[in-house]
Amino acid sequence: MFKKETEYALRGMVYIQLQNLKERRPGVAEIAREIEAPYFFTAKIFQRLAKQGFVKSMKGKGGGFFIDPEKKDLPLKELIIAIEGEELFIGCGFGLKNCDENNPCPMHHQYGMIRDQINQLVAGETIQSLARNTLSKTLAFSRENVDER
Amino acid sequence: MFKKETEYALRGMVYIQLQNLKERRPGVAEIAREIEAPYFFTAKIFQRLAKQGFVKSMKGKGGGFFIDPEKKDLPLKELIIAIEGEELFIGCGFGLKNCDENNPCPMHHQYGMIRDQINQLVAGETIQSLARNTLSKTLAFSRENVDER
DNA sequence: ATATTAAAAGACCTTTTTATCTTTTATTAT
DNA sequence: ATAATAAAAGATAAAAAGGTCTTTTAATAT
Ligand code: FES
Ligand code: FES
Repeated sequence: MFKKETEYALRGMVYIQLQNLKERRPGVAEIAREIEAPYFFTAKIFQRLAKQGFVKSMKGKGGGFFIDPEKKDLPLKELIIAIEGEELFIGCGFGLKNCDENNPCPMHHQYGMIRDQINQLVAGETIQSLARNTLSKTLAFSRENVDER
Repeated sequence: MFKKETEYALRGMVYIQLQNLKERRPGVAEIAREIEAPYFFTAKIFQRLAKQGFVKSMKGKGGGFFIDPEKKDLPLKELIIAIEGEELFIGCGFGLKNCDENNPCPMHHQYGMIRDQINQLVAGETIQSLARNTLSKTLAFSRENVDER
């Protein structure tokens, strides 16, 4: 579905968000290790995401990546479009130059429904919501927090 | 969503099916022109599909491609898997090595629903059903949109 | 038979994606 | 200050996707 770069970015951003919640700023080495992505490729990806403002970074000792806590939740869609464009969210499944309601391809109806659902997922979910999701699952198994839910 | 090769194959197969219904056997030149795909790339793709048995061909004067009318409808899924594998139909949207119900990624639930719908589309629709679809409505086929020419 | 037609085969090329490595710059702890 | 640390920058490269071209083989019309 997504490019490798997008997958690494998604996993890495969620990992950074999770660590930030623990008052930690993971570096490239840690991120790459945890999301099981190649070190240098991960470095390059987050370098770009930093330049684009999706993540902040600090150099030097104790440095690493963090997500601006002031900023509101980041929808997956914004991140994905920045990496691989919006073709997946607007394009025709049959490969026509553009999906046109008035000139539909033979799978327009069914594919349109799938595309709508994809749009709903990436517009509705955010890096933060995925992090919270991960956290709640973890909490369900953790010994410290058996009581609530 | 799909690779270019898959898109060309889908469009080409539907075009062949449509022409076969008119008792015609289109050649590579005609197919490539009609689906607006590069000639030699189209040639290579259908050469491979012929070898794999998805389409039959005749060399020489009056030759071209045709779909065995004896064979039952060909589900898109079979064709797509032959070209680009089944990752799209079984893989994890977050990029985990495999989608595991017991070890779900943070988008497992929502992505799973999308993947299910994709599977439903490609298992339910066939080259023949898309061709019939094109015939019944006045659907777009070429990559051009009629109103913009 | 021969000329013509059209697919098969396979070598070749270009671009994009994925990945690696080295050097430079910024930050911090000491 | 200086040593240690970690990201930024940018060059390089392997692999996959996308595309092109030439030669060979098969079929048919004449
Ligand atoms: S025209 Fe193909 S999906 Fe809309
Ligand atoms: S584990 Fe990611 S989609 Fe199922």
